[in-house]
Amino acid sequence: MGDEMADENISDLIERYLKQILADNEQVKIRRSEIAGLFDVVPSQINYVINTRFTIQNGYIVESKRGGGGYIRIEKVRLLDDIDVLDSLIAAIGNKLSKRDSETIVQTLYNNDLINRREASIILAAIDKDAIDLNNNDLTDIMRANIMISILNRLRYEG
Amino acid sequence: MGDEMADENISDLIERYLKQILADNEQVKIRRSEIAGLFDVVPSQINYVINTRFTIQNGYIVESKRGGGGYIRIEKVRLLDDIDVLDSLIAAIGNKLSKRDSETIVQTLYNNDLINRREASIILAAIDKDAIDLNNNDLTDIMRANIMISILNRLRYEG
DNA sequence: ATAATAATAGTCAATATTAGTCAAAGAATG
DNA sequence: CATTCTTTGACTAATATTGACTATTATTAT
Repeated sequence: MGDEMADENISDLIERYLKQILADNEQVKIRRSEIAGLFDVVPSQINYVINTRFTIQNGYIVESKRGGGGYIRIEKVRLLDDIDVLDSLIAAIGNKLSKRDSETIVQTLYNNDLINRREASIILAAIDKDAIDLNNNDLTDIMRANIMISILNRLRYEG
Repeated sequence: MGDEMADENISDLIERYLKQILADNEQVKIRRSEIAGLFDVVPSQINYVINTRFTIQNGYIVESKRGGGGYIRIEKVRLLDDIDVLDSLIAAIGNKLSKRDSETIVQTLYNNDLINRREASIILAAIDKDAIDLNNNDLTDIMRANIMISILNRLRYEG
């Protein structure tokens, strides 16, 4: 049928709808069930759209609240230019991260002017061995990796 | 539907109303049933708002009196110096720390100029639910407490 | 003074109102 | 066919709202 790219699935439509709003606004705040109703899908499909299309890699951060007056808010953030450092660090971490490697990473961040001394100190405190100790070396390394990745993802954008 | 977000829940509205008064005054003294009537909610919702949004961790102390002429007074507390803020926050954490309380603590650090916005968001990334998830809510809260205490202790001598 | 009553605020559990997770089924793609 | 992406829905989790019952203090009556 037709000419253009007429065959979008519903998730693509929802994505387009939200990004249209975000073209004019820094953020969009929705009620999940409302959007689901608008496109006649189950509410959890909104989560699917958000998880697959509004990630931090794409420059969006998402926060939400449940209960009465609950919402989902999608916010556009300005990604930094030299994000490849972060990408490669995250890729290098993988599943587990030793204390020694974590210190190397913090040093790399500092050398690349992605963090200052004080921020480095805060990060090191967050992954301190005693803080995240789990009586299990493997688990501790997994926890350290998770925390470090979460922080690295935060460093993708400014503000 | 973009930036403009009108749909807060009533508890948020009540919170905002009270904090608006507290912006100009050291304290606010209310009659519970009056505020409840103003927002058309049951009186006990005022307690809910106070218990969830005006805790000591957030820098408020609340006292009240029952009987004729009874009242609830919310007072902004001014902590003496940085070390006191950190000490009292650490003391308040104890063993476990919920996501909500952790956000309050970070807000308090920011309000007291102990951290800036960027440091706040790094800390929040470090204790993010997904990062420290352990498939066990209690364990997650313990982990969050440990990390937060480690960071607070670091801030003590980090100046 | 003491007791009864009125006028407050507090507690707690039930219910309501949202959003999140996860895995299975279905559809599209190569 | 195999694989990946989309759609669905049952179950879970978090937060807000409500109301019945309790506790405390002040006021009034005896």
